[in-house]
Amino acid sequence: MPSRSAAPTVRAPRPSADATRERIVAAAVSLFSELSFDGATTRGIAARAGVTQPLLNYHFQSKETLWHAAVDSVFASLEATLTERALGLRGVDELTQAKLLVREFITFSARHPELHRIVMQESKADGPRADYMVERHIRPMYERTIALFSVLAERGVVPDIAPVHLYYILTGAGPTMFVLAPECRRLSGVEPTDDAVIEAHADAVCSLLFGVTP
Amino acid sequence: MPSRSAAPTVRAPRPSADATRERIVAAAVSLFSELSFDGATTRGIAARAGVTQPLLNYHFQSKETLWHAAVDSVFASLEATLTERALGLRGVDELTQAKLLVREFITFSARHPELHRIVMQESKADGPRADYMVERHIRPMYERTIALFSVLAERGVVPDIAPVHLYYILTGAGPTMFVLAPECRRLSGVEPTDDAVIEAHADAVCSLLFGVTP
DNA sequence: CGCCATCCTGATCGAACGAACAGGGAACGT
DNA sequence: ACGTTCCCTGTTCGTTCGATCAGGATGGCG
Repeated sequence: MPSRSAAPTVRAPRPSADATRERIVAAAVSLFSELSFDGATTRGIAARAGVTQPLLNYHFQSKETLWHAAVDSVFASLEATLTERALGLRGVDELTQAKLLVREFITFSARHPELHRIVMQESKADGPRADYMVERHIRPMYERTIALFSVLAERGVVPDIAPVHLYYILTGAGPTMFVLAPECRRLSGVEPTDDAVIEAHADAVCSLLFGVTP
Repeated sequence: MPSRSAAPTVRAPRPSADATRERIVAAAVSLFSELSFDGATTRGIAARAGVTQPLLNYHFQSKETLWHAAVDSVFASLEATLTERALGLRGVDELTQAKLLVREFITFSARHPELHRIVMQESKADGPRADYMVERHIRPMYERTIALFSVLAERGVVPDIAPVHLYYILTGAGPTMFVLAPECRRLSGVEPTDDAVIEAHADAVCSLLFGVTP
């Protein structure tokens, strides 16, 4: 029978803590995506967030835990964007749905290249971080993408290509220009953050995948 | 006036040194591509090469120099493969040339995913390593690719898409499945090193880019 | 044969890393 | 008003990194 005094009083967290937590996560997303997990240092992340380094271990158990929070953050943003778009497209035919969802995906990848930068870094080798990211975030999106492509393939509105290949063509052709934005700028002078460039790229990918520009 | 004894006698290097140098470079390619520049350690590279760690600093000035050697090695392999293929296609019409070069490029990316893994890591941020890789290796291939696409676009055999977009669609759609091979295996069960899978992917990309399977 | 450049190793350096610790100041509950 | 909890910082620990150094073994050349 526990006495009342033995139970430690749990006090509500202060709102300022959430704000700094978010600043740290944003800095972590930025640096993890640019420098990879090993290249980004906790001191560098703390500096970009404007806090001291030990604060990272106060809010997050370890560098690994902070990485999880950063990955959860960027994927939550993508999932929110896509599900919101999908909800607005209920009742529309699947081909139009697919076209607009692909455009939304490409636009998101252009505005948030950090996501695919992190995916590219971690998914090329097995490991605990790849485990977490694939099972928690990538697989659900993969399953939904495959399902949509399968429906479209049955109706013949998409070329007769196995969905796995279509998936990697889409996730390769769509974001790469923006993942490699610094290289693109230097090679071609094209600025991948320009709205016109983003739209042109979405047009290009859609015209190849679906035959015509929507 | 230098005396004869003051000039250090230069002796021919032994062939065994070249062999170990190559083993080190091969190990470096392997680890740099898997773990990125910061994630790969000189001790790890030495271990995979079967030598001791200080030997890396004997054969290469620094970790950075070893990275240059590794990058030069993988790009030399790609350039040799593509130029050999191009030489065998002299006199063939440009469309067939493009189709077969794209297939060769995809096959190479599947058999040597290390190249695009390294490119993806370094080209997402500016820096001395990105400088080196872009100016020394990527830009020449980019120029040639753009030139070929421009010719094809004039003849109307390729969709009316700005060459920059076609370039990043090709370099994204082609190699991504093999760059992310571990993820692909886990997600779909498909083995990206299978010849049949490689061929299917090349078919898919070619059919989207050129309309029909060659 | 004997010298010496070449090839390689064991030991070790300073620097930078992630993490832990002790403590201080601000804010909330009583 | 007081005490406890929360939020944050300065300092430091042990480890691991890339790089250096002294020295041993090997093999070609005079």
